[in-house]
Amino acid sequence: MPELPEAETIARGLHAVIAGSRVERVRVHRAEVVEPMSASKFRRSLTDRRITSVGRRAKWIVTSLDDGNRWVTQLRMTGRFDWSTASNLRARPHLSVSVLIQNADAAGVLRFFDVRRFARMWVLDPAAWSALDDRLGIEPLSDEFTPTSLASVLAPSRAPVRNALLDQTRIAGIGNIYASEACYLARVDPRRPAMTLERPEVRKLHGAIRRVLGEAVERRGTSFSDYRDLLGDEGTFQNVLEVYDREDEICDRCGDRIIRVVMAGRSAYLCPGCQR
DNA sequence: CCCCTCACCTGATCGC
DNA sequence: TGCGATCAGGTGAGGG
Repeated sequence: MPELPEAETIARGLHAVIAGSRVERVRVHRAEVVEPMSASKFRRSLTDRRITSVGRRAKWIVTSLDDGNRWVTQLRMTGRFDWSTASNLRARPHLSVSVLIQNADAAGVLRFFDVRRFARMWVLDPAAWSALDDRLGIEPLSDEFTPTSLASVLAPSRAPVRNALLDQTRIAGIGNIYASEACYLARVDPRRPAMTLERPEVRKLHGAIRRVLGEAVERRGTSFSDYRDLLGDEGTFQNVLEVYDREDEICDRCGDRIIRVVMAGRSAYLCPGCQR
């Protein structure tokens, strides 16, 4: 489900409610979510730890613990956190993990649900975290992401631009929605081999990626189906999508009809009238 | 090495 | 109403 903006929204929400708190109790309801860790090791690693901060890397939620380890979560398609301070929680299906959090004033329960069971959650020591971090590409909202750095990851690739943008080892955090939206904004046909983009096109694509992701963060993500934030609220970027999930609708820019094409087994959307 | 396809799961939706 | 096919925000393994 979530790409960078959704993960960022969740991470910020988590930071606001659990940073500085202590983990009182951990329950693993579905052991597969922590594999290949054992449920008991996961519980031991987290219980009694103080949470120093919550952030994001690529599409991962990264929670730093007071012993130097990191509690990391990959939401995949349908992973979802839910925060509640209510004393009696309503039971819901697909519960994977629940964590009782205690801070100075109050306690709350952080629950993690995952319908499709693709999500993963681990506690990693610094070496394991570093190995994971190293595999991931550049953060597109960081200062290091420039037209030049984008050019350097696209230039060696024969793959279509859209597929290159989805490759997390090149650029971290772009998923299916924002790959289509960024190509549209840059007027670039997503089927073009990445290496064929001219320098001005790379510059436009760089700007488009920044703008699309930045606005999506401001709008707290895209909820076209499952995605909700920590408190169950929807994002609003679905209201301003230009091409994604808009097959046969009219392009706002040129009036042509938006098409859906399948690339690397997944839908991509574009306007054949104004993307070249 | 690069890139694509498939598998992993459940649930919603659509056409017949 | 039921039933099968298709699709969904991700990504790692395996193979051409």
